[in-house]
Amino acid sequence: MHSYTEENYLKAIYKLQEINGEVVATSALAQVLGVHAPSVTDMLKRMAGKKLVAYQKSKGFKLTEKGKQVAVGIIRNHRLWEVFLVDKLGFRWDQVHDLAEELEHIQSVDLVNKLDAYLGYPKADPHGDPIPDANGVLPKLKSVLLATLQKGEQGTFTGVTDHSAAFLLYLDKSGISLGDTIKVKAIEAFDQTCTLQLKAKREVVVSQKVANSLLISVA
Amino acid sequence: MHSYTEENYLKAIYKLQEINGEVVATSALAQVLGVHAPSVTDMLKRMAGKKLVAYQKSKGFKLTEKGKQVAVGIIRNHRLWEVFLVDKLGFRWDQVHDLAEELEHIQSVDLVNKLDAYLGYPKADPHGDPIPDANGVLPKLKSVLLATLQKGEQGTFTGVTDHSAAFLLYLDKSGISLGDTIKVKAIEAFDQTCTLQLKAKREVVVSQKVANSLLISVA
DNA sequence: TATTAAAATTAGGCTAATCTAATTTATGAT
DNA sequence: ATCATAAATTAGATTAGCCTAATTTTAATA
Repeated sequence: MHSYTEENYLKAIYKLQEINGEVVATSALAQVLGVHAPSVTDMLKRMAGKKLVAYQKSKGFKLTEKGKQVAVGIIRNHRLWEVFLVDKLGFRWDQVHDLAEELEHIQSVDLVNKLDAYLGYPKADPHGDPIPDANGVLPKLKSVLLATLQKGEQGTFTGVTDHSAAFLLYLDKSGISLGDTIKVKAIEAFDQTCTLQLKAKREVVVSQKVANSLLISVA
Repeated sequence: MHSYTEENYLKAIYKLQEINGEVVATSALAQVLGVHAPSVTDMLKRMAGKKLVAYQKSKGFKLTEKGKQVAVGIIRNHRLWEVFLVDKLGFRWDQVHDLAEELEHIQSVDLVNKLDAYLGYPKADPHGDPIPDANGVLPKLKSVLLATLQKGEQGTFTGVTDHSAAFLLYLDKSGISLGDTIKVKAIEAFDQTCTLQLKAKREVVVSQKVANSLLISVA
C-alpha cells in the first residue's frame, strides 16, 4: 500500500505535530528522519500528491485526515509489537524499540487485531505510551512531568519522554519502575535536583534532566 | 544487512536448488520471483559481487556457502513465524504464508531464537515443513509422495508439496489433517485415483493430483 | 555439421529515494 | 524598511531494482 519510507515520514510528522503543534518544518522532519532537507521536500511533494499531507511551498505542512489514520495505525502496530516482545518473548523494555520499528510496517489489520486480542487488549506499551484502539482512537492519558511537581506532591510513574536505552537502563539501575508511586521529598533550589521517595522508605536522588523525562499521573 | 529483495532471491534460489539439483537457470528464477529474465541477470551480478552466489555467464548459478546460510536463516524465520501465527494467534494454515513472507525479513538472531524458545522449539511448521535449528541445520524428514505408495501400504501424513490456500482448504474440507494415518485402499488403474482410509473407517477418494501433493512418512 | 529455437545477456530507460551545490524565500534585528 | 542569516526549494546526479527491445550464446535436431 504505502512504502516503508512513506510510513516512516507519516509517523515522524505525526509525532512532531503532537509535540510542536500543527505545522511541521522541513528541517525538523529532516533531522528526526536522519536525511537532508531536499529529500524531505521531494518526498513531501510525492506525498501531497497522494493526499497524505497538506503542503504549501515554504510554509510547512501537516497530515491530512488520511495521513493521520495511516500514522496512528503504524503507532498501534509498533506499540502492540513492543508489548509482545516484552510480555511474551522476555525482551527488556530498552531492547524493543528497533525491532518494533521493523515489525510495525507489516500492514495487516487482521494480524494486528489478533495480536491485540492475544495480548489481552493492553492499554499501554512497555514504556507507558498509550496504544490506539482498532478504530484509531488514542486514549489521552493526562500526566505531567515529574519536574512540575512541588515538594510533598506525589503520583504514579506512568511514562517516559526519553525513550533511549541509556535512560531506560538508568531507571532499571535506580529501581524506578512503571507503576511505582513516587513522592517528591525535596527539591534542591540550586539546580532542581529532586529527592524522591519510592515504595517503602527507599529514597533516590535524581537530576533535573531525569525529572523532566518522567511522566507522573496525579490522582 | 541484505535487502529485502536480495533475501527473496536467496530464498528462491535455495528452494530451486533443493528441487532441481545444484544449478539454477535464469528463467526458472525469473518465473518463481515474478520478474523478467534481465532483472535476474542484473541482480545476480550484484549478488555475485557480494559473494552470495557463484555465477558464470550463461552457465547458471548456485549459492555460495554464505548465501546458503542467509537463505536457511530466512527459511527458519519464515517457518517459526508461521507456527506463531497458527499456534498463538489462531490463524488457519492456509492464511499464514503471505504474512510470514513479510515477517521473515526481520533479521535479528536474538528475536528469532527467543521466538523459537517461546514456541517450544517446534520441529516443523503448520504445513509439516521442517524448521532449521539455530545452527542452520535442517532436519531431513524422509517422506514420500502418497502417489508412490502401493495398494495396502500406509503411513503418516506429514507434509504437502502444494502450499496453495486452495489446496489446504480442500484438505480441511476433506477432513485430511497433518499427523493422520492414511492407508491406500485402492488405486484406479485408469487414472490413478486413490481411495484412502483415514482414522476409523472413514474413506476418501482423491485424484492423482492430490496424491502427488501429499507427503507420507512410512514407518 | 549446420540450422534453428530457446535461453541468457547487453543496451538503454524508468522510478523511488537519496545526495550536494546553487538559488530562492522567509525571518528577525537594527 | 532593509539587510543579513537561516530555512526551504530547485537543479542535477546517484543507486537499486525493475522494464522492453535487441543481440548473443547455448542446446537440440535435421
